[in-house]
Amino acid sequence: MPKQVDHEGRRRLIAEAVCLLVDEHGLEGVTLRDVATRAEVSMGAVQRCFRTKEEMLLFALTHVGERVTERVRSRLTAGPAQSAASELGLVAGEVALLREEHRAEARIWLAFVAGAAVNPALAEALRSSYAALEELVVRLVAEAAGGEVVGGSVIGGAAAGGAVVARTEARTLLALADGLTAHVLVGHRTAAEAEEVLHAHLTGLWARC
Amino acid sequence: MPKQVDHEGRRRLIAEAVCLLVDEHGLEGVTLRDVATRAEVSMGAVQRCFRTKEEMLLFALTHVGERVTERVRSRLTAGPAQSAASELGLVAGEVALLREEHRAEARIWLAFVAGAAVNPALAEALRSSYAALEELVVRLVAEAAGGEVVGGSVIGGAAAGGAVVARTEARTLLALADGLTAHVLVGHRTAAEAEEVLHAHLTGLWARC
DNA sequence: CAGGTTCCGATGCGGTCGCATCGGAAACCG
DNA sequence: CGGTTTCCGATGCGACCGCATCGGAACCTG
Repeated sequence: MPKQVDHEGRRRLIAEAVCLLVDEHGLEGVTLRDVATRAEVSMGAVQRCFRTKEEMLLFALTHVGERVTERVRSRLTAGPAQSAASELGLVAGEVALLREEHRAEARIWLAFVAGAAVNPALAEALRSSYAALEELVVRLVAEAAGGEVVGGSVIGGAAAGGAVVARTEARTLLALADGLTAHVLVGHRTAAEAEEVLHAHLTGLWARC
Repeated sequence: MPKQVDHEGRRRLIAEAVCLLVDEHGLEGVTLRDVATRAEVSMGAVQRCFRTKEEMLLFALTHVGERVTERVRSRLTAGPAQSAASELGLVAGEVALLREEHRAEARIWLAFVAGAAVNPALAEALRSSYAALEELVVRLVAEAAGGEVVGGSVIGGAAAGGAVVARTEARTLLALADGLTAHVLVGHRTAAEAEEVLHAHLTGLWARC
C-alpha cells in the first residue's frame, strides 16, 4: 500500500478554511483557490478530497452543524445538577449564538440557511441538524415543565397533551433563537437586547407552566 | 430637452426582475445579463439606471422592504373595526410571509438578510425596514394590551413600564416570525406548523396581559 | 532497491462575470 | 429641419471561476 493520507482529517481542515471564508465573504465568496490558500494546501489536494465544490460546501455545513449540536449537548451533560429551567436558558443562548466568540459561527449558519433556500442538498443537511436540535430542546422543555421523559416520549406534564405543548414551545424557542441571531447579525438588534428578549420569553414560559 | 425616460419607473421594473432572479437562484445568482433579459431591456439600459450591481441590489432591497411594510400597514388601516388582538395576529402572519403566494418574497428577504451579514450597505437598508416594522408592531401590541397610544408613546398599559413590555413583546414577535420564515423555507417546518406556533405564542401573549 | 500505487502541484481550458466604451438612434428646441 | 442632447444596444476587455489533465514526487511492499 503506497502513500496514504488522513483524508478525513484533511477534509475537516479544509472545512475549517471554508468556514473562515464563509464568515468573511459569504457562501458565494468562497472559491476553491481561496480555500486551498487558507487551508495551506494546494488546489489539487482540495479537488482530491472533494470531487466538486458543492460536495465541499455540504461537508462544511454538516461539520459546523455537528459542532453546534455537540456543544449544546455537552452543555447539558456538563451541568446536570442545575435545574432543567436554567439549563434551557443556557441552551437557548447557545443556539442563538449570541456570544461574541460565536458570531462567526452565526454568520456561517445564516449563510448556509440562505443557500439552503436555493440548493436542495444544503437544505437536506440543514434539516437533519435542525431535527437533532429540536429533539434535544423538546426533551429539555418537557423536563423543565415538570414532566418526565421515558424512552424518548414525554409522560405526564402540565396537562393532558403536555408533550404537544412541549414540542410547540421548543419550536417557538428555536425559531425565536434563529430570528434573534439574524437580527443581531444584521445589526438591528444588539446581543444584549437579544439576550433580554430571550430571557423575557423564558420567564413567561415558566410562568405559564 | 432631448429624449427622456421614466427613470424611476424603469428602476422599479428592473427591481422586479432582480426579485424574480433572487427568488430563483439566490442573491449571488443574479447577473446583469440575466436581469436585463428578465426585465426585457438591454444591458446598457440596466447600466444606465444603476451605476453598479451593488447599487441595483440595494434599490431592489429597499423596494421589496417598502412593499412588505406597506402591505402590513394597509392591513391595519383596512380593518380598524376588529380588535387589536386579531389585527396583531394578521400582521404577524403577514410579516412571517407564510402564505404560499408570499413564498417568493420570503426567499428574497432571506437572501438579503444573508447578504447583509457580509455587505454593510445592504445591512443599513435592512435595518431601516426592520425599524419601521418594529415601530408598527410596538404600537399594535400596546393597543392590544389595553394601553393607549398618544403621539407615538404608550400611556398606561398593564402595569408601570408597560411600554417596555410592549416593545419586548414586539421584538419577540418579529424575531419569532423571521425565524419561522427561515424554518419554513428550509423545509424544516411546514407553513401550517409555523402558523400553529405563531398562534400558540399569541394566545400565550394575551393570557399574560 | 526496484516496482507499483497513491497523491498532488502546476497548468490550461471553456465559460461567465462586471464594467467600460462608443457609434448611432431617438427626441426635443429654435 | 438641422442641431443638440439624451439614451442605449453591441461589443470588447480583463479578471476570475470550477474543473480536467498529467507528469513527477512520495511512499509502501516484496
